Amino acid sequence: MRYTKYFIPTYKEDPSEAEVISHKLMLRAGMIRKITTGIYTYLPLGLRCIRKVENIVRDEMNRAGAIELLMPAFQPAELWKESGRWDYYGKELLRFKDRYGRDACLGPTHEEVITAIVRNEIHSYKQLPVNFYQIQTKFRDEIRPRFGIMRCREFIMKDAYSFDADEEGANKSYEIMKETYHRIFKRCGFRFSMVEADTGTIGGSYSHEFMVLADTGEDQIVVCEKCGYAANLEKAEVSEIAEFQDEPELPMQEVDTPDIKSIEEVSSFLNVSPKKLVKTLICLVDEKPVAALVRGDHELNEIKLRNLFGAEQIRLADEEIVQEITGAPVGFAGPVGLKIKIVADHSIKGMKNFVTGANKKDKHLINVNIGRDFQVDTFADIRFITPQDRCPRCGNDILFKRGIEVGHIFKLGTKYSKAMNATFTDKDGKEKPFVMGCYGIGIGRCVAAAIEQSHDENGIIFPISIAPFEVIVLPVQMNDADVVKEAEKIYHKLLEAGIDVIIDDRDERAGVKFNDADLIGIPIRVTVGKKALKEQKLELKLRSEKEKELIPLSSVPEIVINKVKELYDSLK
RNA sequence: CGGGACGUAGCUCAGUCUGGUAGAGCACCGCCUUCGGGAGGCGGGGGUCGCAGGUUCAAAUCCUGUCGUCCCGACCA
Repeated sequence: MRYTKYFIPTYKEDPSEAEVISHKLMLRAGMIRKITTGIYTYLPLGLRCIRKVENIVRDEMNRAGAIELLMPAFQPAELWKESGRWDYYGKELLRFKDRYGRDACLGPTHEEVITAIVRNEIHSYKQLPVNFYQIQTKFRDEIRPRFGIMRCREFIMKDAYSFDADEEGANKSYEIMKETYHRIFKRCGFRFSMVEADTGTIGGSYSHEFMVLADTGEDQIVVCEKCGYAANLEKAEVSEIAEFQDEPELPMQEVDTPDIKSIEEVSSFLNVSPKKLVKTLICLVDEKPVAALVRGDHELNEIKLRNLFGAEQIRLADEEIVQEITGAPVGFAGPVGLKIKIVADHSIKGMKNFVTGANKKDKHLINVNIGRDFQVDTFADIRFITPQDRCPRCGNDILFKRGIEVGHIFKLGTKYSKAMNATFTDKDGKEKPFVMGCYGIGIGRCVAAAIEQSHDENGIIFPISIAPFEVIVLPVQMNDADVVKEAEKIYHKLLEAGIDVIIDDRDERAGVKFNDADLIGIPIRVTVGKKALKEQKLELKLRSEKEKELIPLSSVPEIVINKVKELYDSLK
C-alpha cells in the first residue's frame, strides 16, 4: 500500500470527545470516527485491524471444527416471544415496527435465530455435535455507550452456538471453545485472564469471561495467584467464614439517632465500628419485597440475591415502598418486627449485639441479636467480596484487578431449546432438546483492548497480528532520487514476499512521517535515509523498542521477513 | 433517569463574567526557503458563534426553552 493512495487522517491533538487512551488513539490514528453516540465508522486503517482480528478468530474457530454462517441482523419479534426474551431483554433491545406494523428488532445476539434454524434442519443425534458461528454486526441500545468502540451500540461480534445431544457432549464443546479462546487471545497478543462470570440476560447454567488486563477496564475481577481462582467481582464467591463473637447478649435498646441515616453517620454518631452495624436493604425480587441483611462495611450483591431466588428482576425498593414496609423513611430499616422474608449474609450469622434501624424515624436499635430479637429465613452469600476476604477455594490472599471483557462463553443447557421446542431424535428413539452453549467475542473491543494494553506517549504499539500493516518503509528524503529508488525497491520486494507493507511516499518532513508511523503503531519500521544509504545500510526499528539497528542493504528483504516471522512466533 | 461540564473555522481552544466590527494555533490552497522526530516566511480561502424564542438601539456574550456531546452515578451485561 502507498500512503499517498491510502487514507489515514491523523490528528496531532487529543480530540475533546475522548477520555480513555484507546479511544483517543483510535481517533488520532484515523481508525474510527463517530457518527452519533455509540455509533462509529471504521475508517480504512481501523477496518484493517478489525479484519486482522476477524481472521484470527475465523482461523481458530474453523480449526476447532465450528462452521461459519451469517444470520440476519433483522429479527422478527415472534422468535423473541418464543424464548421469552421479548419482555425480559428491556430497552437495550433495539426494537421497531416494519411497514405492516409487525414488531421486529435488530439482533443484539442470536440464540433465537440459530435455535430456529437448527430445530428445522437438524433432527438426529447423528448430526451432532455441531457448532455454528458468524462474524456480524450486533445492535445493543446501551444506556450509556462510552470509551469509543469499547462500549458502543453497533459493533462487530463473533458469536458461536454449539448443539449437543447431552450434557457430557455440551461440556466437551464448552471445553473446546475455552481452549480455542485461549489460542485466539494469545495470538492477539493479550495479557488476559479467564474468570468465572454471571450469565446475565443470556441465561444458562455457568459461564466464563475472558478479560484483557488493563487498569482502565470496566470490569473488576478477583484473582488468587496461589490456586488460580479468578472471577468477575459480581460472581466472586465469598467463603462462609463464621466469626462467632463471644460475648453475652445484652438487652436490646432503642436509641435516638436524629437524622442519622447512613452507615458512616450511624457509626460515628454511636461511636461503633461499621462492623457492628447490620444494613437492612429492602429489595423487590420479581416485585416481591425481601429484606437483605449485610454487615455495615459490606455491599449487597444484587446479582447473587437474584440468583438465590432464581428471579428475573431485582431492584432496591424506592422510598414509598420502604416507608410502607418498614413504617419509616429510608435509613431506619431494621429486621426486628419486619413481616417480610429476611435473607442474611453469612457474615451476619456470628454477630452479637449489633446495631440496626428501628423501623421508626430517627431511631436505631442497639444490642440486637439473631434468634432472640428476630429470625432469619435464609443465610446465604449475598455480598460482594472485599480485599479483606480470602480466596473461596484455597483460603489465600486475593487480588483485585481490572479487565476488559473481550470474550464470554456460556453453558446454556436447554434454556432455549426447551423454550423454542428445538429437539432431535436420540439413539434411543426419544425426542430430546438440544443442549446448547454460546460463545461471543467482541471484535472491535479486541482492537481497543490491544491499544489500551499497549501504547506509549507516541501512540499505539500494536502486536503484529492485529496491526494494520506489518511493516512501514519510510524514505526520509523524498527529494533524493537514490533514497526514493531504494525505498521503492525494498517496498516491492516485501510486497512480493507477501508482507503486509506500506510505504510512506508522502512528500513530508521526516518528523511528520516518524510521528505518524509511531502513532498508528506499525510494528516494524524500515527507514531509508541518505546517510546510511551511502554505506549501503538501512535502519530497522521495532515500534516496541527504543533501539534502532543498521542492517546491510543486501540483506533486505530477508532480515525484515525474519523479523516479521519472529514477531508472529512470539505470539504463539 | 439523577448529578456535573461543555457546544465559537476541519481539529484544539480564546473571547461570554463586564453586550458594541468574530479571533489564535494547527490543518487547507498558492509561491519561496527548508528537509532524520509534528519547519519558516509571504499571501489566501473557510464560521447563520448548536437551534428556537425573548430582553436591548445593539446579543457569541444576558434570560427562557430545546437539541447535542462528554464525565460520574443509577440502570443494563
